[in-house]
Amino acid sequence: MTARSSSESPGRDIPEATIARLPVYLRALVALAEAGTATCSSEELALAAGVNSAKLRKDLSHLGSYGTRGVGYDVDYLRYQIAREIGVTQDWPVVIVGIGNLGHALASYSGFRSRGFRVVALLDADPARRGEVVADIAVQPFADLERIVREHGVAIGVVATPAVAAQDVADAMVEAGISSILNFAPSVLSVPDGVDVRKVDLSIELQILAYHEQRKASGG
Amino acid sequence: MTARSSSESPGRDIPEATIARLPVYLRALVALAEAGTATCSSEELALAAGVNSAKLRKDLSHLGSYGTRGVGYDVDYLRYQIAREIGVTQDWPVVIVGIGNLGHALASYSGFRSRGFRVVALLDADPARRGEVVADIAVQPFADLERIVREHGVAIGVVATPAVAAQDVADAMVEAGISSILNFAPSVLSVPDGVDVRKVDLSIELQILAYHEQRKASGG
DNA sequence: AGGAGTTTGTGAAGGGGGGAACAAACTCGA
DNA sequence: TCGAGTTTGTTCCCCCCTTCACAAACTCCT
Repeated sequence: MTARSSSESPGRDIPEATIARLPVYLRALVALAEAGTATCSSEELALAAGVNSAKLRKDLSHLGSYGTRGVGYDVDYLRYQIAREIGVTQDWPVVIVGIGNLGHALASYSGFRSRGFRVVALLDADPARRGEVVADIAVQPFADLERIVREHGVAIGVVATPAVAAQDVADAMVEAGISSILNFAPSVLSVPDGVDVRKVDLSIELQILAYHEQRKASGG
Repeated sequence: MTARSSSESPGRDIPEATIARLPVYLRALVALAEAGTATCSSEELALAAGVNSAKLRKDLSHLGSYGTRGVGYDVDYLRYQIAREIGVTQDWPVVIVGIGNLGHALASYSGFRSRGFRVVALLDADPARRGEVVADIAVQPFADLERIVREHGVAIGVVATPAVAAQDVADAMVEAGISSILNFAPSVLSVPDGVDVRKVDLSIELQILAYHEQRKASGG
């Protein structure tokens, strides 16, 4: 609330486009570290991340000056700084609602665990699924959402239900105290201010590809 | 190649940002049509699609003048026009490579079929999966990719393999004639010019949410 | 026929992001 | 210590996109 010196920390307002790329850089740095690389230039890291090196340097400059001119970036150090900036130096508890085909896949996805997230509960409204165990986690009734959120301090919820149920699930999540939602259902969620929603729509991605494909075919 | 009159068709160069929203509008229009709505204003449609109404009107204006001032848009007509523009008035054959947890979910996802895509083959390099049937489709060996692409005229491929295999799969897809790839593997694909790649990375989406969540918690 | 009300399509302004280019800063070798 | 080579951090410029605001065009009612 109080005005802060803008130079206190270099990146008090990191552009959204930069934030979306930080996880990509982090992934590339992990790969470099595992390959035994101790230092890398912006050119190398940019290549591994699939971006322009000038863009990479500008992105990193928003976090601070973590490189050394004439040398490059220390892989482990930069990796830690980015992880800290994103907030994945410690695990975030996550709940997944809707244990259909997609919910199963998400629950079993090892990438969450290794990148700072821990699935603490699987919920489904269908009583027939109760007791089913997926990836060592038992499916619990949707009605237990609020208790689980409270007990585990969950802030992030994943919606993997059919479209018709998605808004109700989101409402219940917000009510329970969740303030970030990742939505896989093909529907637009409306949530109060202060709640973030990101959507992943599989068929939309394909449709975008189809548009360009159609253009190619017709000699455009 | 030959120069065309720019007024022949209003939108010979539709902005990328607009293209990414057209599928959202299409989905909203389908929902409106199913609800029995014959006509809608830009305001209504924008609400259903979760965007600003001015943005919606500008987006649609790139396709042509399909609305009527003082009235609004004819739902069925606009729906057809958008579907035609995207290129989903007829089905696109699609192959999915990598039938793990995610591949299973994608193969079973009914949204593809209902939105202009038809999964014609499931491929996996693991011989143990051969013959397995998912969503009425038998899993075939990865080596059959080129034959299948040729026989079905496949232009779009989905990569649902682990990260280490993704680049090899993409290379084989390009070699087989595929020119649009949807990549679910957490890795950067390099492909020749003329091939489109879109990526969906589940953990990146969560990390972006985590960043904002961290900011909320620390009173930023 | 004409005016009031409604809604589309578009022009203009402002903000954000991408990329080239360069100065600052570091290493290395003599 | 000094110069050559390397690489970062930053500035500048341009383009795309978003949003506001309004004229054009349509309907409906009198």
